[in-house]
Parts: sequence; C-alpha cells; structure tokens
Amino acid sequence: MRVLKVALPLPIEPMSYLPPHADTREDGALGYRVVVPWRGELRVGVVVGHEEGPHKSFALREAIAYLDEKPWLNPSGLEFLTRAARDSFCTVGTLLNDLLPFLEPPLLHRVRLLPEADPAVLPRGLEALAEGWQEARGFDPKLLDYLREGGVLQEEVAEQRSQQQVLVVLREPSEKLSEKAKAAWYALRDLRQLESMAALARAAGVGVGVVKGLLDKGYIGFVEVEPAPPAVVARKLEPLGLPTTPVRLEGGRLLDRIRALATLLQTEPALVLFPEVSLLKKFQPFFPQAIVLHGEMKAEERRRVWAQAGNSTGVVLATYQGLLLPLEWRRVVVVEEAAEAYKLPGGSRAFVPRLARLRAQGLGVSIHYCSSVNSAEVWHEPAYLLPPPSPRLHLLDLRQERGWPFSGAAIAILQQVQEKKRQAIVLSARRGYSALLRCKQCDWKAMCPNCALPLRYHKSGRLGFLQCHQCGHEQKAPELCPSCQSDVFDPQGPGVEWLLEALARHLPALPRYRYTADAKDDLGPLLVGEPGVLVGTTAILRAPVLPELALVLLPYADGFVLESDFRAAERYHRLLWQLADLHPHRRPLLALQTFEPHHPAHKALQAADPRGFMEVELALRRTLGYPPASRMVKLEVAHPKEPIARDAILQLAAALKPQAEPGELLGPAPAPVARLRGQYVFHLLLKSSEARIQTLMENLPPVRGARLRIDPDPQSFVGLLED
DNA sequence: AGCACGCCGACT
DNA sequence: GTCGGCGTGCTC
Repeated sequence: MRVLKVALPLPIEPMSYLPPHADTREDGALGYRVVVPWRGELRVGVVVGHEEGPHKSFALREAIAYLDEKPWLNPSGLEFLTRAARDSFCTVGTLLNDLLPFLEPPLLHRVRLLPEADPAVLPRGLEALAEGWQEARGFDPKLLDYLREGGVLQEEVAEQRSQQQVLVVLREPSEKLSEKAKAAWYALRDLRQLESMAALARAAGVGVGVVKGLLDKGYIGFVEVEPAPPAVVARKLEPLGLPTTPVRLEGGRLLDRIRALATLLQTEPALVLFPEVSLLKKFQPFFPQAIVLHGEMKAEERRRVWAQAGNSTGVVLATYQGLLLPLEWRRVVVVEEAAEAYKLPGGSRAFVPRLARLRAQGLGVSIHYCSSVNSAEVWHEPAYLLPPPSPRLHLLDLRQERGWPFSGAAIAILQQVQEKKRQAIVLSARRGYSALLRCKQCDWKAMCPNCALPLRYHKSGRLGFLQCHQCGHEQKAPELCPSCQSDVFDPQGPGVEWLLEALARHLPALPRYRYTADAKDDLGPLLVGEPGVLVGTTAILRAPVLPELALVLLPYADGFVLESDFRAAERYHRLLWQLADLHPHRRPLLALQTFEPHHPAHKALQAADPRGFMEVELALRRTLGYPPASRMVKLEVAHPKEPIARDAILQLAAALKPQAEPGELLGPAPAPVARLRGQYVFHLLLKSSEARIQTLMENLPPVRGARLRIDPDPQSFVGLLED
C-alpha cells in the first residue's frame, strides 16, 4: 500500500498519510496540494514523496482530498525544496512555509454521517449530520475528528474562491414588463455589468423592488467573473546588443540594465527574481507579457496566478515567492543579488540568491545576476559591464567643516538648489529625532529596558518620547536626568526629524517633505517638478523619481556604515552607487558629510569605477577567510536568563570545538545586540568550505535549555539600517 | 496538597 | 507552529 509523505507549512519534516479514500490519481499525486487532518483540524500540505507501508507502529490517518486538478509543484520544484531545506539546515516544512505563505486557501468544508452508519454513534450536538450534508463550520472540530477517526464521517473539501459576482442581463425583456422594469433592463444592458442590485436601481432611477422583480423572473442575474489583473502601461525598449551571454550584467543606469536583461531574455522562458516589489514594478512595464508574482498581491490572486502559470513559456517576474512555480525555465536571473531584503525573515532565514542558484542547478540552466554593483559572491563570474554613470561626488570633511548637523558648505549647496528651484534629497540612517538621548552633565543615556540598545528620541509634543525601534517599547522622555537631576539633554546622531528641524531654521523658504517607511508625506508637488527637499531614510530608494533632483546629501554618511559587520563597507559602497543612479538620466550631486573622506567607497565613486573597491574588498575577505572565500553559518542562542543562554552557547561551542579545525569556529560571544526583546543573545560563527560546514552542521548537538536559531549565510550582524 | 510556570517532545 | 504532559518550585 502506498503512503503519502505530506509536507505541511509547519516547522516539521513531512508527515505520512494514507491516500484519500477516493484516490484516483495515476501519477501518485506527487506535488499535489492535499487536505489532511491535523490535530483535529484541517490543514493543506503538498505531497512530496511516497513510501511503501504502512510499517508504522501507529495507525496512519487518511488524507481527506486533493485540492487541484494539476500538481502544485513539479518534480524539479520538489527536488529543489528538499535540497534547499538541507542547504538551509531547516525542515522542508519550514522552507515550504517561507516560500509559499499563500499555499493554504480558505476551504469549503462539508460533512455528513456515512449513509450506512448508525446515527446512534453521533455524539450530542452532531445529530444534524444524520440528515445530510452540513457546513463543517459550526460543529466542534474535536467531535468531528472523533467521527473521522471512527471512519463514519464523509467529507467534501474544496478551495474557496471569492469570485466576483456581477449583475448582467440574461434574456430579452418581455412586452409584459412595466416601463420601469424595461428601463432598468436596458440600463443594465447598456452598462454591461454592475456590482449590485442597488447600483442598478440607482443607475436606472427605479426602486430596488423593480430590480428584484427582474432578477426573480430571470431577466437579469448574477454571474461570476474572474477579477481582472491591474493593467500595466507597456513601455518600449531600444534593444541592446549583448556580445555573449554573460553571467553578470553590471553597471550603467537602471534603464541600461533593463535593456541588457531584455536582450538576454528574448527567446527563453526565464525566472527573474527581485528583492522587493518596488524594484519589480520598475521592470514590469518593459515586460508587459510577463507573469508577475509578489507579496503585494492578495493571497487569492497569487494562487490564481500559480494555477494558471503552468501553461506559460515566457518571463516570470517575481519575488522569492516565485521560486517554486512549476515551470521549466531556461534561465534564472537574480536582480540586485546583494540586497539584504533577500534574507527571508521566516524560520528558514534562507538567502534567496543562494536558493536561486540551487533552483537553476536543479533545472540544469544558467543563472545570471543583474545589478548596479554585483555582490562579492559573484564577482568572479564573466561580466557584461555597462558603462557606469560618472557620479558627481562632493566630500565634506567633518573634521574641518563647521556646523552640525548641516555644515556651512552643505547649507550653501542646499541654498543653490533653492535658488535654482531644483530638488534635493537629504538622507539619514535614523527616522526619529536622534539616535539617542544623553545627559549633558553625567553621560546617562536612555536605554531600552528590553534590549541592549539606546532608545531613539522622537520629538513631538513638549518633551517628546523615547522609542525602541527593535521591540517597540515606548516611554515619555524624562524632564530631569534620572541619574543626576540635570535638565540639560544632548541628543546625538541626527535623525530625520532633527534634519527637518534644522532645515526649517536654515532655509525656511524651501518646502520640506518627509519620507520614511512609517511616515510618507504627499510628494505630489515634487513629482510635478516644484522645488523642495525630501528628507528621509533609505525608504527613499523606493520612492518615485524626483524629476528635478539636483542634490543627494548625507549629513552623516558614516552613520550608514555599521560596525561589527564584515559586509559594512561593501554595503555602503553599493548604497552610494544606488544614490548616484536615483534619477534615470540626470547626475545629481552626491554630497557626503563624513569623518572618513578617504573611505575606499568614496575613492571608487571618484574614479567612476567600482572595480577597484571590489578588488581590495575581495583581497581582504580572502585574507580573513570570510565569504565569498568561505561559507558562513551563524548559530544563535537566546534565553530570557543570561546564565542559561551563556551556558547553552558554551555547551554548543564545547561540542563543536573538538571537531573544528583552526579558524573554523569564531566565538562564542555575546551578539552585537546582547539583549533583544528581553532575551539574552549569544552567537558563534562557523566559517569554512562548503563541505566542512555540511559536516559540522550534521553533527550539531541538540541545544538544551535555550532556543537555538541557525542563520545560514548571515547577511548582517546588527539590526538593519532603519527605514 | 494545589497550582503556576516553563521546558520539551509530539504532531502522521 | 501549537498543544499537552510533566517536573520544579512556590503558596495556602
């Protein structure tokens, strides 16, 4: 007898089930979505394999029904899922849950007592099941499961689709109808369709009763329609000749890269992956025929796209959620493969470009990377380099300039922007007023009670409030220093609010706009070209283009370079190039206030060439044995009690130490943020060749007492830049 | 003894 | 992820 292995979107390995009672699938149902009983309720999973059985020591339960006519995952997708879970050191269920958050639809579920069963078996409350089919909702799920296990419950499940209902005319009006009824009928015919009876009554100027009459007599009626996807305004592209089919498409302006990509994709079915929806949308108009899948779409819409994608032979533009689509692509492309947004926030913590490489390998096809500046990981691949835009860089040395947070020189440049009626962007790494609030007398700092982090100061009202941007803790700012009773405070690390305040003081006539992830002003006037300054965090990278952009100013550029992170310089370097490419064809002045004017990233921009920076960076990584010269895995242990967390990490380190070769084990040490949301966090790093990492991870001892999280290929060691 | 809490394993 | 069992330790 065949037994199904069913992967559920839960952090567990696939479970065994007997096939559904009425199993008619010849293909063994591999890859199908299936509804199974799970802890008394129903869950939806995917058949990922079979085993011959049952040789289990326990009674297997029977799956209830398949959901689709076609497999949800194809063989290459299934194989990828298994391999990728192993590669990420997580269960298949964890990765399934992360990659397909829309897998489970709402279900229509009907139940009745098996006709030949004795109604006497029905427990109290379920007597109605003897009478015929009933909606399962409303019955106690535990009692239903009792009947299910007893084999006397008959069930029907189907995916619930909220198909849009519209009112249309169904048959010609009869002469006998009233004038008002006829008027309503013709009104509906002319309008083709309406969403409700009330809408037709309004449109025809009749009472709802008249419309109801037409409906009852069958002259008009509701029909279901597929909701239409939003229209995309297609844009034309000048083709661009590619000499070869390079792995990397790097440099140039965004439009150049899109042209190069379009050339690369001309004939082939391909998957193009994006780190975030805003970037996908910039590409979409140039690929109007493409299938699109991303998290801003409703779950139901994504399921519809999924079900219909099987017949496609074209381009798919997607975020990570498209990786498992059941298509046989001939190319996989990762756009901006170094973006931190590719790090999945869920249980797997997988890094999407790595998953994409596995997917391409499984399909036996080539992978490509298309970025303004490619990541260190792919730098050795053959590239097609588009001529980089020559950035106009202006460094303001904070060791010499006067004025804070705006130096006199910065104000002078902003003044020019104002006089020429142009637009400027001012970028900060912090969204509140300041990164911290310090007592000027005694050096006391406002700290978060749950995290080892200073509280961010937000200035609103008379005193303002303090907020932790990690755990959300909020409190009022103190009037007096709790330590020395002084009333003089010193905010440090200028945030968006502070910069806005300073601009109001220096250039009161220049209109100011705020743009952060949580506070977006209406940019209407700027978008039609009116002068002004847009102040915000890196969320601005996702904002619409400012047509008259003449200046991008970073009052404290060093604030974007996070310490204790070996990727900090690479990230900063990439940020600067992205800022230089904020406008599709202009070259705004990039002005940086910095204590480190000789930072290698600055040199690269001055030379209008990212290669020098990357070569130095790669040499450094090689010397230290850091990625891409090695693979890295972070093991993180957390517990509310510090000694327990410390003990757990020490045990883990002790178990790994004898197996590790010199240089493979870094730490253990307190995490850069040693306490987060009330948990003490310790970590250690494994860094070695692919094969050695696999060996070390296979022999990982269980961690007792504290929570262990595995971060494969960690991208950042501190909280990310805020936006 | 009675109960609250936190750890740990099971879930098919 | 979520639930329930069980042991620890605190309180009545």
